[in-house]
Amino acid sequence: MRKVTLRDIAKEVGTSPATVSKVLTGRGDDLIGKETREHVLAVARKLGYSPNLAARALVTGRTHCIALWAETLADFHSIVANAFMDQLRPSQYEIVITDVVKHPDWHAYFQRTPLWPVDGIIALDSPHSVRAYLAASAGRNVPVVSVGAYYVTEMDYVGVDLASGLEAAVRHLYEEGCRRIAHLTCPHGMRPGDGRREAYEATVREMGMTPELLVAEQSSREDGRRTVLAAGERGDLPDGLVCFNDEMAIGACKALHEMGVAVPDRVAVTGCDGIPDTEYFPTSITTIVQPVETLCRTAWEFLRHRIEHPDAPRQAAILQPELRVRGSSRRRGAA
Amino acid sequence: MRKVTLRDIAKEVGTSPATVSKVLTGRGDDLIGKETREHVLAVARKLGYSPNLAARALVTGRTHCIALWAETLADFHSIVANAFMDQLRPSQYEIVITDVVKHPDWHAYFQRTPLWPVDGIIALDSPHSVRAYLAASAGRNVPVVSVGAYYVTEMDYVGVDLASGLEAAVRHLYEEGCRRIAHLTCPHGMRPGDGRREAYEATVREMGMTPELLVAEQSSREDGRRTVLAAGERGDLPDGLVCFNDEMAIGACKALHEMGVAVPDRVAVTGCDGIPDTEYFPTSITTIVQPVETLCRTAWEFLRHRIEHPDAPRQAAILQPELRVRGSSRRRGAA
DNA sequence: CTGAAAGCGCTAACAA
DNA sequence: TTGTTAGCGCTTTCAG
Repeated sequence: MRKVTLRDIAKEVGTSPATVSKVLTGRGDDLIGKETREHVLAVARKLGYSPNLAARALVTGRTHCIALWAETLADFHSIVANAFMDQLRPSQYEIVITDVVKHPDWHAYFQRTPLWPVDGIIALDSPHSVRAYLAASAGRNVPVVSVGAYYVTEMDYVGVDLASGLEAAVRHLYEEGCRRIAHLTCPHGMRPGDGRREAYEATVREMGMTPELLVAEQSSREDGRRTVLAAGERGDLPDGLVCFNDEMAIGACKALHEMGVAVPDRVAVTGCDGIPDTEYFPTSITTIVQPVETLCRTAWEFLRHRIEHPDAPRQAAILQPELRVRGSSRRRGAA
Repeated sequence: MRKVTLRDIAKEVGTSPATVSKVLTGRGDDLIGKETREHVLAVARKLGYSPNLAARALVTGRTHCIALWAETLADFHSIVANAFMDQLRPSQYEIVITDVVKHPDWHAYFQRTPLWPVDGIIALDSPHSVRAYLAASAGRNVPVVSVGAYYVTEMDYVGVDLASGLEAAVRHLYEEGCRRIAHLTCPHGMRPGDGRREAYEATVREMGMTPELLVAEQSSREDGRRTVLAAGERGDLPDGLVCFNDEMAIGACKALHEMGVAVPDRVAVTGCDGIPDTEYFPTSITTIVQPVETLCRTAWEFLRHRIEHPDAPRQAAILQPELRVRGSSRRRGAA
């Protein structure tokens, strides 16, 4: 049972493939006879025809696929991926998810592994891949929108200004009475130029305190938990803890709970990203909520526009996150 | 700056496209002269060549794309998607994520929307889409592996026997002293034939108790929370709560905490799926852990095999989940 | 309004 | 060892 092609339909209808194509793509709604059109449509349905998109892509140069690049789909990124799917659903585009960075030798990645041809790329928190791609793809022409807390400004981008969120978190903890505010982070956050850590350090200094970094091995819950446990065992806990992300904040809260340390009274905690988990803990966790829906909507608008107007001027947006104060840092007032 | 093609390379090297193709696909490693080969390789690199996969797919009939079908990428499904990506990473395949079911008129979906051509499909908890697809694609030939708690047995499948997990959960709660064990579920779980609910009912009856269903509007945390709050306000709480999934269990715990009801002493709670969140609550949540890694590995093995051997006999596996007892249901012994 | 012809970029026989 | 030819399934001028 071979796949049904345009030619099969044409043969059965007694017309040419060209005509069938025009009918089926709708490009001939006003220049193909009503009778022929309906006949074609009927036969197409009867035969269960569906077009070979690879063939179509070959001639049109459009695949109607959009790639979402991310390092992983875990945690916060899965939320973004979901929102992105919501954005694309009404469109004619499909989503190809590619995990770029994790590839062991991603420097050579784009030269070796031929990625699936897409009409556009949304690169989520993966500036390195984007740069590598740009360098490797001099001749290619696929538009990229760089998106997230880590973005690239050499192209269209939708950034999230987490630095301002971190600053707000530090100020908030200060107002709640914290006088020794530490930052629980990971090697990633320690890299030079990391907006979160730098904003933390700057704000803390500005307020007359000394930056204090707790650096875990990675940024998972377990890493956060272990690092805070270790600090507790050293008898060296701060009274405020601004975390790199929600995962680490959750781990930190777990550790504090295990040690019998009161949250927020002894140690106040804030997370970052706004994953739903933070809301559902018995002591809900204060966090910096990323504007995911706006992010995805804007990115998709930019990308759409860029696909249609390759030479349009650069599109850029910086989105502000929102500090959502909850139980893990609120010392006065209602629970 | 046009895209570089095989012909460009051939021209520059002074050979034919066929030869270049052979070199670049490695299909000529032993039948192309070393000199030519190296020359081709050098020029390809210099020109920044990367193949047009649509063209290749058109002639080979292989796209090297695998589709992951899911209703959503939220919660548990994002974990599976991640594991699936881990499986495919070493392979040459890319992942196309398609959210099939949510499409408003998915009955007609497969006839209208031409899905991207893939070499195989992994359908996660989406039996309806699979059936619709099979019905609509009589002539097509793309292998599908049905996967998850809701699977289809007319094809290759890797199922997870959540029913046995639910049974274990009920027995466990009974052993912990619960004598009025309710099931917190959603309309989805109420559909006839739903393994979880049926296993719950059967086990409860078998143990001499009466099934008691708390049906929320959907299966989210908030739905779980609201439903349990309502039950509490009616003064009608059971002493054991077996939940449809972890999301609802988390919501339930939240509600109980808000009402000042002790977990597990007054109400013991179990979830289902094994999402990491359950572990990190101050009172960690007992759950039925799905064997995600095995699931993905097996599914990928099946699919690979099917792609290479379309006529191989049906491949099928039923995986057992594991009840992981934690704080939310353990009344005796250590925390 | 419809069909013939050309070709998208690549691979796979088959010849040379 | 290499080149020639044909064609994957589709769209797109351009004639009719």
